[in-house]
Amino acid sequence: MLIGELAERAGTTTRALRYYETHGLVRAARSANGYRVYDEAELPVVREIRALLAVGFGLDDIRPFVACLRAGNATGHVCPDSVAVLRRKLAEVDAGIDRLHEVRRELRDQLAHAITHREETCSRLRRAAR
Amino acid sequence: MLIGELAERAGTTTRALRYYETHGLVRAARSANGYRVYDEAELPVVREIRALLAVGFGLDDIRPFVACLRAGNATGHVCPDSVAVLRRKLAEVDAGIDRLHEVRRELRDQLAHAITHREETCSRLRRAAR
DNA sequence: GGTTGCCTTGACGCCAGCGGCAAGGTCTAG
DNA sequence: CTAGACCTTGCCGCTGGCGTCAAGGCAACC
Repeated sequence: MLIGELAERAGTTTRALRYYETHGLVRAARSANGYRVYDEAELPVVREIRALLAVGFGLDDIRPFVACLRAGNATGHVCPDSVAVLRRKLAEVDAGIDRLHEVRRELRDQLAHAITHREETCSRLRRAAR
Repeated sequence: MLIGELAERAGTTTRALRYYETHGLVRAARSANGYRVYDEAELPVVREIRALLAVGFGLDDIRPFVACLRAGNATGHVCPDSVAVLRRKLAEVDAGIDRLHEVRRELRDQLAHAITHREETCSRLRRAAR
């Protein structure tokens, strides 16, 4: 399988595949003319990468998942290293949710204050109009 | 007031102040020797910028707040443009929270699956040990 | 006059995951 | 023979809010 086919089947681009390779996530043999030749087993690897990226993982976080897949597991998240990353990410997501809730409270307060202020201004204007 | 003093009083750096100026957020007169000279009124402006940046606003979003302050308001969030930005940001934050909750569910599912798988593996190992 | 400490502009670096372009080699069909 | 559809490496661009020099001018004090 050449790079274009793999890209299409995995729903990504040749550029991204080469990028993953330079970062040690995807492997390719080379044919006589220098073209990258991919094993069928790289397809699930690339799909795993894409899925984790979509969830918000960085390439470094994804590495253990790829290793887990290559070790013969049906999914990449059953190995200890992957589980450790999952736990860490879960904590990060929880922290992010908390932070966003704080920001949300802040925004609501400012909005409420702005509206109150506007009503005061309006009532002042109404009083002035009489 | 020179740039170093403003930076210190506003809790930021001279680099940041010059950056805000190039992006039209902070104003400075120039003394004879070319030094930036800041009016006292720039201090609350810079503090507003810093506060909004900390909440996650971009400089473009902050511009209406600065304009609101310059228009003589005690706070930057009482003007219509600011309120519009606040509403938009609130919606963005809500969307972000929803997204993080989805990601969180995904992560919990994968973790649960990983642990289930490990227990199965362990029981297989125990059976094999007998 | 030398040192210290402020100020100036300009320009590159950073993080991350690629997109896009250049300049070229390869393979296949007509 | 040629067109077009693949492939290769390499390098710059992008987003944002600055940090970090570099190279120099100005002010004040000893």
